[in-house]
Amino acid sequence: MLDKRYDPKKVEEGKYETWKSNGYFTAGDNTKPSFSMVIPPPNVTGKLHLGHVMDTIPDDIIARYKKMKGFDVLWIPGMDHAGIATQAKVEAKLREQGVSRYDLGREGFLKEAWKWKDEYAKTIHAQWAKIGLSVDYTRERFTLDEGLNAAVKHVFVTLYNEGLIYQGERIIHWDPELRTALSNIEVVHKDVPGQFYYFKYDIEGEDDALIVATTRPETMWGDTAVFVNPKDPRYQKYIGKRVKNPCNGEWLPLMGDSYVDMSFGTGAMKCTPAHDPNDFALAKKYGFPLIRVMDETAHLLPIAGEFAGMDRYEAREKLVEKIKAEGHLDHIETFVHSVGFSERSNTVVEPMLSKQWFVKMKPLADKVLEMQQGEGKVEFKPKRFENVLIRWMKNVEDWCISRQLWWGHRIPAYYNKKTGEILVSETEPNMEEYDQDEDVLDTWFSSALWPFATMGWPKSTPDFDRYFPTSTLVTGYDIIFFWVSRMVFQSEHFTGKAPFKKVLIHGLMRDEQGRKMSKSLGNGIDPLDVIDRYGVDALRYFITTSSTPGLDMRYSDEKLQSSANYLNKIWNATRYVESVLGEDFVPGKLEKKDLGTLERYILTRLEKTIKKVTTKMDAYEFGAASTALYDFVYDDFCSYYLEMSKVSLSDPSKEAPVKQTLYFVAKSLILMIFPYCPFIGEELYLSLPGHKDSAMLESYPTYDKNLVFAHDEVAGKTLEAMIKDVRSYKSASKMAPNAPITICISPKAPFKGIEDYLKRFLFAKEVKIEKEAPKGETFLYKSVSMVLSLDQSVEEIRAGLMKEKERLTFELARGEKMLSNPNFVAKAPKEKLDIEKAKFADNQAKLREVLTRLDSLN
RNA sequence: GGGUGUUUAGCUCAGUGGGAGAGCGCUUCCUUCACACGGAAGAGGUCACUGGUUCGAAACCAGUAACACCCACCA
Repeated sequence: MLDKRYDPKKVEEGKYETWKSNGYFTAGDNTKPSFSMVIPPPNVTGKLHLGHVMDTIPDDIIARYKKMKGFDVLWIPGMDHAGIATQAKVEAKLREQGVSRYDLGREGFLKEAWKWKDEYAKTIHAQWAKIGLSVDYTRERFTLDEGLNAAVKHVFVTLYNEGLIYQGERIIHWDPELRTALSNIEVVHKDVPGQFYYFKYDIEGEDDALIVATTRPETMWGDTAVFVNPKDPRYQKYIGKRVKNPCNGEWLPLMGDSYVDMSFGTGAMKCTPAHDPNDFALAKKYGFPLIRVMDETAHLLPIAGEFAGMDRYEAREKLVEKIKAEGHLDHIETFVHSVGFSERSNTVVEPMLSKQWFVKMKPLADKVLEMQQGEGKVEFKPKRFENVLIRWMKNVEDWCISRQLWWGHRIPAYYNKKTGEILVSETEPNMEEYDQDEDVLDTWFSSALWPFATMGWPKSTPDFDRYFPTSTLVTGYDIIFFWVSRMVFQSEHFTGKAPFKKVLIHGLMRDEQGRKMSKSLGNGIDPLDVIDRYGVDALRYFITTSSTPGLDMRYSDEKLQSSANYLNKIWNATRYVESVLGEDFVPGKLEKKDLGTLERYILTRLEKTIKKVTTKMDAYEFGAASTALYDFVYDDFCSYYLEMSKVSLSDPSKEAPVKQTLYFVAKSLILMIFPYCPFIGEELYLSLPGHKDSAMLESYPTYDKNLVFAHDEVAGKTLEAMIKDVRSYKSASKMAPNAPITICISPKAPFKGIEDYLKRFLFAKEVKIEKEAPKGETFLYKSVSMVLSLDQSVEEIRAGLMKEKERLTFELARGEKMLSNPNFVAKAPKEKLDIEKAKFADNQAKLREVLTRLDSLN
């Protein structure tokens, strides 16, 4: 017997270990159709947060559902080495011990990083177990394992040989704290208040000075020219003269170029080719030298003279002071401008000239765009996110893939020690003759290969043949650019196929006030805390059911509580069923002929629910699926059938079919909730008689039209309505709920034996079934009426009937309006027309009944 | 500058061409043997606004407003 209360902690204990050790998570049954997914690999940077939970719980629900639907489900788990993020964490840890990565050297540092990885992998495993992920551990991978490394090398070398990877000197985003290059999308732009410095540049041979505005005084040593728009009447006359750089007194050419926006600042712009991408482009055009001013830590180089060695901000401040002292500062304006921050270190990135490796994106992106036009396209849910991908692919820039880090896949490029000649190769050359490139690859370079490299690619393996492409990917909209887009183009290029057929995009979890969760706000929520308070099943239920795909959701204690309450409801309903079934119950077949009206009613409702839930599950609409089940559980089962069954069971002749029905319904709903809430689902399933070893071995309930009884459904609904009407009536008339009444049903009861139910639930002294009902408070249903005898005066009865007449008249007017509209009759679908016609006829009959009764009062 | 999303009950959100829904909160009543983490009965809404399409619009289209997000630019 189950306990009186659902205790999540007790229920969760031990189940995961049992599933895992029994091999329920392991794929490989070739007799079944395959269904495959890969986990979005969490970073080995720390504990799981709600973001991972949001990625993986829908995955798990899909995996468990598909398994119960008869698929051979492969769900590959794994983790991401997360290059920059992890290296930053390991460095921070070392720093606490007073050690820098340079003290340890490459080898020593990597040893530390692997230790870190092993430690956090343990934590992540424990958390996967905690939230119940049914992943296939026999196939677990890591983005930095040998197989992935081989795949990465193969991809790099192939793209290089195809001319799609190249080395180039360009302006890139530089993180001066982590001392590495970044790709465009690793830079987060934020609007911040800043200063706009207006400096006076003396003009050669003129008394006049040119005012040039800049936000970056500290780069002025790298200036090679000053530009104005050639159409600018203010400055036209000076073009071709020289102006004096107030930072070091050097003469710079004043040039005209239409790039300059006359309305911005003073309309005069300094050109710093090595520290600004636009200036770099101008420098290329005019053949200016590229003068670097800062080193890799954003400290000034010797070119800055007395300022050399200063940090960029200190230098800015000191330089402005100096220029001001020399009388060349015009004024300073404060304004808000957009500044790029490193996604990982949150320091201001420095646009810097640097030699890096790039992926030539245009040809790869074009192929993706072409693929999305055809049959093999990736289908997004919600659809609109496909446009996010397409727009990005259309405007994509070359991808800077080299990182000046140690933790990652080292670039398979080798330089001949003598000749300097480059060799790009999957196999290592004689290292006495060669030096390997020091850099590693962007972490997303390996993540991009995840769906196929985890299956053994580039080797042709049985797993790859059977499970690739994967069926579905679940991820957040915030990493479409980072991950989804890159998987798509790499997969298209190397396998000729999209890596997954569908992508289910979810939103982000926000805090209860609707704010983004962030470290700086300290409003992050630890999933383990939530699990501790409400249980993991409530968390799983909340996360997948109280949001719409693609939209952000708010964390809500209230909703977690109500999820837990729902599970408690199912728990107690099951408990009731078991108490009814008793020890010696044996599950049997439901025999149509034995089933009473109410059994047929609840089975009909159940089958309709199964149909709806299945449709919604297949469409990955978990909110809608769960609502359908929820309504069934509360309204049809617990509030109605379960209560009615108490009456039925007092009749020994009904006992057997009622028990079979209760068992069948309870088992079905437990199996339907199971993919969402596997812990309580398993506990309840195992507490039922005649169970298998696990709910994981069961099939998902399937719609059975032999258990749909339209007529009995109507009869059951009529009884339900009768009870509700009388209760409402009593409440509205200030009668006690248990006030005794007499009920008369005419001309014919909706089903045999209805008296017992009415007596029990309405406190009726007597229920009469007669051709002609007496005068009294009247309720009308389809082909039957119910009259309460309440010792009412004629006036009261008349008032009740008048109210009903008024209502019916209104209804008839509505129907009349519709049905007499020739356009409606001609254009509305036939079903709708039939419904309205039937309703109209029904209301007419009811009105006649009311009028007859009113007549008889006189 | 370009794009996307949101706007529905006091709050948080579902719904999506055919009579406005849920959870929580609120009112009244109920410890009756599955559950007080409960039950019963209620109150509460010009579905942001303006036009249009349609027999019929909360839903489709166009526009407006507010809020949020993404991308690009910013000397």
